[in-house]
Amino acid sequence: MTTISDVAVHAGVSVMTVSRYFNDPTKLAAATFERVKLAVDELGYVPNATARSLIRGRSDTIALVVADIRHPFFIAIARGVEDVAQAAKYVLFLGNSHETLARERQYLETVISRRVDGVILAPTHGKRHNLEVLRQRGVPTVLIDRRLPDYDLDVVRGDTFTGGRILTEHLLAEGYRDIAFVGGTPGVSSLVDRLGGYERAMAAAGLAPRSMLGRYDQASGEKLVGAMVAAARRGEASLPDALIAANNMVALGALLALRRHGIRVPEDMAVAGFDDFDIASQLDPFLTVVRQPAYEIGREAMQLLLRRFEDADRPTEERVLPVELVVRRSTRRAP
Amino acid sequence: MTTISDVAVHAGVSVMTVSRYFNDPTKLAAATFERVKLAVDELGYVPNATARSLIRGRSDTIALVVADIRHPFFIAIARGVEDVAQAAKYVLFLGNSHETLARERQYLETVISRRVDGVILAPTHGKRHNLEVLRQRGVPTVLIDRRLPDYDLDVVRGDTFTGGRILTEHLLAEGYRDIAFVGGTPGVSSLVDRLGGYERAMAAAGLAPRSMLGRYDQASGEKLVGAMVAAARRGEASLPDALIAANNMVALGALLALRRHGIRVPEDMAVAGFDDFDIASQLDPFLTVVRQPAYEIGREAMQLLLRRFEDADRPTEERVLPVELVVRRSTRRAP
DNA sequence: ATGAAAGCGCTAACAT
DNA sequence: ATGTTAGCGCTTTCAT
Repeated sequence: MTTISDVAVHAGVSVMTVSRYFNDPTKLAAATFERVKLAVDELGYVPNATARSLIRGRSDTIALVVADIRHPFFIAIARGVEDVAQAAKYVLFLGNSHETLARERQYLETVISRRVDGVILAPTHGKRHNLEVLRQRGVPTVLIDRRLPDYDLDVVRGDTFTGGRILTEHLLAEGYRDIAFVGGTPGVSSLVDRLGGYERAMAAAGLAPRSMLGRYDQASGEKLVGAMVAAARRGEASLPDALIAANNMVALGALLALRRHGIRVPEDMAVAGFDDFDIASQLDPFLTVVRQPAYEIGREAMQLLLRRFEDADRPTEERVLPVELVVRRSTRRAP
Repeated sequence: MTTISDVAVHAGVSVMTVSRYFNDPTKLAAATFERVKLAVDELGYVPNATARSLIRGRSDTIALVVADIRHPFFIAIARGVEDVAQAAKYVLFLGNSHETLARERQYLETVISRRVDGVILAPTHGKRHNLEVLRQRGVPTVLIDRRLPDYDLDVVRGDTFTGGRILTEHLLAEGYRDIAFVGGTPGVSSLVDRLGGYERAMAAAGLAPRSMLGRYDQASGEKLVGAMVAAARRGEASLPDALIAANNMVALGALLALRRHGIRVPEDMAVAGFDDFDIASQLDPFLTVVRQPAYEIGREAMQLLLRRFEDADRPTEERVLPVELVVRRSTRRAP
C-alpha cells in the first residue's frame, strides 16, 4: 500500500509537505502543491485515517446502536443520524443490540476499541446496563427514544407519555370503555411512559387499566393477542373493546391475530398504536396511531452529539419532541 | 485514556505480556494471567483497535454502500449483511450514495482511508464509475443488486430479467395488452434487466413495449404516472391498461398518482411491481409483485466477502438468486 | 514464559 | 515555505 513517504519520495519533498498538502494546502507554494498533487494522483494515494486518528486521538466516526433494525421507527432515526453525520463529515457505524444487554455491551466495546468519537444509543433495559463502559471511557453519548435514570446524558425522544394519554382519551371519546394495553418490553422507559399515559387517562375516567406486556415486536403482538382471544373464548376473561399496541410492530401482530380469529377491526374491536407506517399508511390509511417524529429524533441526536464535541462541559439536554395523534378508521365505530 | 503500558505498569509486567493476554492467553502462566486480568478490570482498559489495525494492516471493519437507505429492499439487504458480519466479528460502516456518483466516490474514499477490509456496494450508474478506486487499492469488493460490465467482481443479485418476463407474462395471461413500464434509473443493470425481461415477453406476444424511465423512487413514480395521465387526458396518448413499476417505491408513487386522478386499480388499470412491501403486504395484500430475496442477498454478499478474505485468488462468482411472482388483487380483472 | 527493540503511517512541535 | 525529530498505542521479531 502506498504510504505518505512513497508520495514524498515520488514528489521529491519531505513527508511533512505531503501531510500539509492534505491538512493545510495554503501553507504550500503553488509549485510544490502541483508536484505533490501529481505524485498523489499518479500513485493513487489515499491517506491512512487509522494512522491519523492514532495520533490525533479522534476518528471522525460515530456509532449508532439501535434495539431492532427491522423496526421502521429506528430506520427513520438512522436516516436522520446519517444525513447529519454525512454533512458533518462523520462516518457511521451501525449496530443492532437485538434488545439484549450482552449484545449491546459487546457492540459498545467493539466501537470503543475503534475509538469512535461518540455514540448514539437506544439503551436496552436491564439492571446492570452498559452506560458505565461509556462513561468510564468518557465517550460522548446521546440517548435516543429512552431515558435512563442515574445517567446525566443528552436525550432525544418523543413525548410518548402524552401520546399514551391522548390516544386513550381519543378512544374514550369514541365511547370505548374496556381498553387494554398490549406489548412492549417492561422497564424500557418508552414503554413505562406510554403505559403511564394510558393509565393516567384511564384513572381520570374512573376506569380500570389492563395490560399485557411482552416485547416490542410483531411476534409479541401476535402471541399476546392470540392468548387474549383464547382466554376469552374459554370464558376466562372478557374481550376488551379497544386495544392500544405498544408500537407499530406490535400493532401489526395484533391485527393479524385478530383477523385470524375472525375479530373485525373496528367493528368488533378498535386498535390503535404508536409510530406510523411509512408505506402502509399511504397505501391504505387504516390504523390510528400516535406518530413520533423519528427522522427528526435522529437528526437532533446527531446535532446534539456534534455540539457536545465542541463543548464537552455544556449542560445536558433532554429534548422531548411533540407527538401527533392521527385518527383513522381502526378506531371509528360508525362508518 | 488508559493504554497498554498503563496496564503493564499496574500489573508489574511488560507490555508484551498484556498484549498476549488479549491475543494469545494460552501463552501466559496462570498467575500472570490473573494479575493482568486484575489490572485490566481495575483500569477499565479496552485495547485500541486503531493502533492494532495500523500494524496489522486490517481493521475487521467492512463498509456497506447502498443507493437509497429509504428503500425497504436495501434495508433488508443491510439486515442480512449485518447479521453475518456481526457473527463473524466484523463491524459495519453504513453509507448512502443517494444514487450519485460524487457521493459514492466520496464515501468510498472515506472508508478506504479508514482501511476497511472490504466493501459491499450497490454501484451507482455512470460513465466513470468509482470501482477503479477500489480495484487500485485492492479492496475486496462484492457488488449487490447490480452487475457492472468490465469488472470481474463477485456479484449477488436477484434474477430480475426473469422477474420482468414472468410479470409481463402474468399480465398477458390475465388479458392485458397495452402494458407500460414505468420508473427506474436508466443504465442501472437491475433496470436494464427487468426492462429487458418485459420487452422480451412483449415481443414474444407480438406487442409493442412502451416505457417511461426516471428514477427508482416514489417521487418518480408519482411524476411519471401523473404526466402519463395528463397526456392521455389531453388526448395526446392512450392510457395503458396495465403498469409495471420498476420497483416498489415507484409502484407506491404510481398508485397514489392514479388514485389522485380517480383511476381505479385494478378495475381501470392493473399495477404490478418489483420487491415486496414487508408490512403493507401483510396488512393488506394488494399489489402483485416479483419478490426478490433481499435479506438473503445481503447474507450471501457478506458470506462471499468473507470467503474472499480467506482466498483472494478464488474465481469470482455471480450469484443470481431466484425471484418469485406473487399475484394479488392489483392485477386481477375479475373480483 | 516473558521481555526489549523496532516500526506500522502519520502529525505536533519545533527548527531552518 | 519546508524539513527534522519524536512519538501516538500497539504487535512483530528476536532474544533470554
